[in-house]
Amino acid sequence: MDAEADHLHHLLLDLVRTAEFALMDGLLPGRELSMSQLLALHELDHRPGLSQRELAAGLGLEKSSVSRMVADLEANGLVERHRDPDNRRLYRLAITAEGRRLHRRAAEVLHERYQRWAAAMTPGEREGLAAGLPALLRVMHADRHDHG
Amino acid sequence: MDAEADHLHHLLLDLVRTAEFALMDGLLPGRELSMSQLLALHELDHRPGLSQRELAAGLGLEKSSVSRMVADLEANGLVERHRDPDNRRLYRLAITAEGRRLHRRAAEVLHERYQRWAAAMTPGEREGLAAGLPALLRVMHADRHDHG
DNA sequence: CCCAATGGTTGTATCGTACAACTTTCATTC
DNA sequence: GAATGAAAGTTGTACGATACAACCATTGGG
Repeated sequence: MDAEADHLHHLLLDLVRTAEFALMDGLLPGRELSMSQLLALHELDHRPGLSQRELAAGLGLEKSSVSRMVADLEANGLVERHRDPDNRRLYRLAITAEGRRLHRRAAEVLHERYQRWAAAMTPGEREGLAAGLPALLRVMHADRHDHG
Repeated sequence: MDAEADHLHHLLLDLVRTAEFALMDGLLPGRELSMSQLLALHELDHRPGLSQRELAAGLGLEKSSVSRMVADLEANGLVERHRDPDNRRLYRLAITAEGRRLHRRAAEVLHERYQRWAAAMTPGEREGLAAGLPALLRVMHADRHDHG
């Protein structure tokens, strides 16, 4: 079980490092987008009208980080910020057409990538991953809410 | 399939962010270790006598980054560096007893954590993950060697 | 009206990393 | 055996992503 723990240890750490490269590397050639920025676009594509505070909560980032990140996205024409007329303290964030186009492109590239990976797996592995990966995320999220 | 691509997109990005927190957060209280440092300890625990260049290759880091990181580990008594007598250009890196102890502790904490997660999954999800996760890593690594 | 709370911004610091230039050591070749 | 070039490592410097703290602007309740 010592060996088992060690193997797991390796697997999980390796996952984080490798996955980050595998996903972000060469995604969207010509556009430099950080992972957080991509996640922000994803969030805003799904839930338009978020405030920066809400976005920060969704991304697990500090509001000051989000402030700068969103300013950058806005400067690049990917999101828009409009003060809420009913409460001029906060912004209502919206993804632009350009931002949506970019987000869609990223999703497609990732999809192609995943299909390339899936082709190198056995059907059992593919199915296992399809069941196990969402489950892992589910429990990690739950755990984070309970503890940390 | 657009929805499918979008879902996948979300899943994979979420994985990287969430996993990093889930793994590193609160691991080894009292000791501040970065993920790369932990991976270095893991590597050196398994393959003692690595040079910094080899370690850099294993971690996917630049040699200058490894130079500083290993110097830091050495200053904290977790690894030792001895010039190879047969080739005094390179170091032979070795994990210390303290480093090994720490590495083992990290593995144990991760193992406990994983068991907590596993307890919140169905048997099918657990088995799926056990088959799918190593497969995913395998193909991502292979892909990285093939392409960029 | 004032005051506390809320949303956002700005100043500053840190960490992990890369790249480029450099030093030391070694190997090859003439 | 001296010169040249490659290899391992170090150091200077820069950058990106982040956090924290202090601040400004707006709001709503006593």
